[in-house]
Amino acid sequence: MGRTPCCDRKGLKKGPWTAEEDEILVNYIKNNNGHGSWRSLPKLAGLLRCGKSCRLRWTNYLRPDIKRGPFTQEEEKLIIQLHGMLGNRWAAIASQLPGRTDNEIKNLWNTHLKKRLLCMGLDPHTHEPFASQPHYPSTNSSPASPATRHMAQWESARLEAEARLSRESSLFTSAQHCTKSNDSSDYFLRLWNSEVGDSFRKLTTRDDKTACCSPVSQASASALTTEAGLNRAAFDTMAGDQAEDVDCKSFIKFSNTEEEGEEEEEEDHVLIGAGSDSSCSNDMEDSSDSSALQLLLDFPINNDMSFLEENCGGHYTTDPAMLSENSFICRL
DNA sequence: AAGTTCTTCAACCGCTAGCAC
DNA sequence: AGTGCTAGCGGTTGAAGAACT
Repeated sequence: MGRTPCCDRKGLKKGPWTAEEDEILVNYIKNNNGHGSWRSLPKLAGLLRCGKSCRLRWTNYLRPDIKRGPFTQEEEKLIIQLHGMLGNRWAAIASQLPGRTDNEIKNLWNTHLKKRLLCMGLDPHTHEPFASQPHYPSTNSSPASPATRHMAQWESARLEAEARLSRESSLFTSAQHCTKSNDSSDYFLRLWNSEVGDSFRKLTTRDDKTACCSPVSQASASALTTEAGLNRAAFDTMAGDQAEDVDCKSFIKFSNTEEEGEEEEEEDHVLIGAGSDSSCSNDMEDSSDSSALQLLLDFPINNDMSFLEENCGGHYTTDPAMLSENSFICRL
C-alpha cells in the first residue's frame, strides 16, 4: 500500500524539537483534549512538522505520564524477562512498564542489556548460551514450532491484556481493586477463560507426556525457563549496579563468586527465549511442538513473575500443581 | 589542552495492520 | 476486491556529550 511519506512535503522541519515547538504541541493537545488526527494536528497547531513527528515527540517525550530518569534494577530485570518471552516487541514490553516508552526500552536494550547478556556468554536473541545452541544460529532462529509460536502469541496477548487491566484497575481504590479487575471485560482474558482457551490448554497439557522425552524439548526447556537458565545471583547482578559499566571480566567474576554454593549452580545459563517473534519465530523448525507447548506452559512457574501477581491482586499462582491445571491464568 | 573514539538516545525511516470508502 | 489513509511498530541513524589517549 504505497503511500508517500508524510514528511516529504517541503517546508517541514526535521531534527530536534525546540522548547517552543514542545510547548505548542503540549498546549494544543491540552486545549483540544487530545491529539485528534495526527496528520492534521501540525497544521491546526501551527507546527512545521509532520504528524508522525508530532506523534513520536508526544508519545516518547511530552506525554505527561512518562517516567523520566534511569531504569531501576527491577525494571531492567523485567525487561530482560519480557524480552526473553516476547523478543523485540518493544511496545508489548513497554506495556508492562508504566511510564516507559518502547523507544526508551529499545535504547536501553541495545545500549546496556544486550551487552550484559553478551558478556555473560548469552545470545541476546535467544537468551541461550552460545555454546549450547550449535544448531540454531543467533539470528532468526530458535527451536520452536508453529504451535509454540501460537502459544507464545497467546501469552503475549495475555500479558498485554494484563497490562491493560492493571492500568485500568489502578484507577480505582485499593479496596475496589480486585473486584473491578474481575469485572473488567477484557476480550483476551474472556477468550482465554472460555471454552476456546480451555480446549487450547487441554491440548497443550495432553502433549506434555511426549514432550519430556524429547531431546529437542530439553533444548526448548532451556530456552523457556528463567531459573533453569540464568541463575538468580547472576541475574540480579546483571540488572544491578555492578554490571553498569559492562566490565565483563569483573562482572563474570562477580557472578561466579555469587553463585558458588547456590543450588542454581547446577544450571548455569539461559534466560528465556521463547517465540522471539520478530527475530526468530518464522524460521523455527522443531519436531517437538508439544514439548515446546508444555514448556511454554511451564515457563512462569520458576520465574520471577511477581509483576503478574501484582497486576492481578495476587491472583496468580506460582504453585506448579495449580499451574498444571490452570496454566498461568489470572483467575477471574 | 586537543584530538579521537565511544556511548547515548531522540528522531527518522520504512513497513504493515486495520479501517473506510 | 481494490485503493488510499492513519496509526503504530521496530530498525536504524546521527548529533551531542563523555571518555579516553
